[in-house]
Amino acid sequence: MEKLTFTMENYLEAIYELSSDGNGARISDIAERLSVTKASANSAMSTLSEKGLIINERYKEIFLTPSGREHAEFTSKKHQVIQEFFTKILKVDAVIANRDACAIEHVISNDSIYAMQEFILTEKLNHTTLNFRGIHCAKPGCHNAKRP
Amino acid sequence: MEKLTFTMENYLEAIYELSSDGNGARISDIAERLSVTKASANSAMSTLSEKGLIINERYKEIFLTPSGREHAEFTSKKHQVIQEFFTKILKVDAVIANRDACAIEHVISNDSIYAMQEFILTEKLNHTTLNFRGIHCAKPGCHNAKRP
DNA sequence: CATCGCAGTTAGGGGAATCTAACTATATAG
DNA sequence: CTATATAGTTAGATTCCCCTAACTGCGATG
Repeated sequence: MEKLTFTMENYLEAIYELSSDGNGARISDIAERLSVTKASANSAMSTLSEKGLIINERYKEIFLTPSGREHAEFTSKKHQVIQEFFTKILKVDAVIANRDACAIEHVISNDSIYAMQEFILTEKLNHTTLNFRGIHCAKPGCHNAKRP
Repeated sequence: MEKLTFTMENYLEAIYELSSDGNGARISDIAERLSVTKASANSAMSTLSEKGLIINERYKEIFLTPSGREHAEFTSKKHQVIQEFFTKILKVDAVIANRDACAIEHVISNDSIYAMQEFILTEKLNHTTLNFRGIHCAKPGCHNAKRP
């Protein structure tokens, strides 16, 4: 997978999220989502196009290539894991968790993402087990926890 | 507190960690620690100096101002919390946790840092309580957990 | 079918951070 | 005390990403 700057990773992710099946993304929407001008978004498209991550015909909608989609999906997945970890485990506000995820997704290691994912899974299992046995779970973040 | 780029935050942190009581930091050491050239480090010093975060006399050691120290301490503290959370709670390898902390410290919200800190504290309390009662703690990361 | 508005494009410029290469200052070893 | 190594500085170029301003293409509406 091609190495990308954080900025380009963000553009790619935006295209991914703005494309619905069959339809591509539009420059204006990408620019708005990332809070940059159309000129900036447009110039970023050239970069992504050169790297073979998107198909960008003049005045047409923008489509991801398979390679671009793969990359975008990976980034998006990382975002999702961080978001879930921060809200469900750390009990951070959803809006803030989203902002943090948006930044952290570009710099965090695969190992740490994997660890977060595992942690979430284990947490869920423990809930089930403990509740089934009728025991109060004292884990931070457990809905069945005893609170003062 | 003055708003800084991530890069400048890193320089400031490096100076903080390279200064031992009474002694300042040297350009060469800063450059080496951040894996940049002396020229780059030197030019960064002008920026930090203009912002009143360091004292930088030509050919002399570099010292933090109170404001610079405050900023550096805050960044360093964030680093420390992330590092501890990733290693102790998520069980991520120390070297990787350190790399991740180095990047995340510049982008994470205060809310999330606070949540991590709280989580670590709660975790410790639960250990003590559960162990005192002679109950097996099943939390991931608990040294007394039953493992298959 | 002319035109008007919006989407997209291009040109040009600026700031941040990096580099190399060449320079100057400082300090130490003989 | 001089020679030389090491530390620090400066100049100039490059890359990345952003901006504004001005332009072009396209399509809907009268």
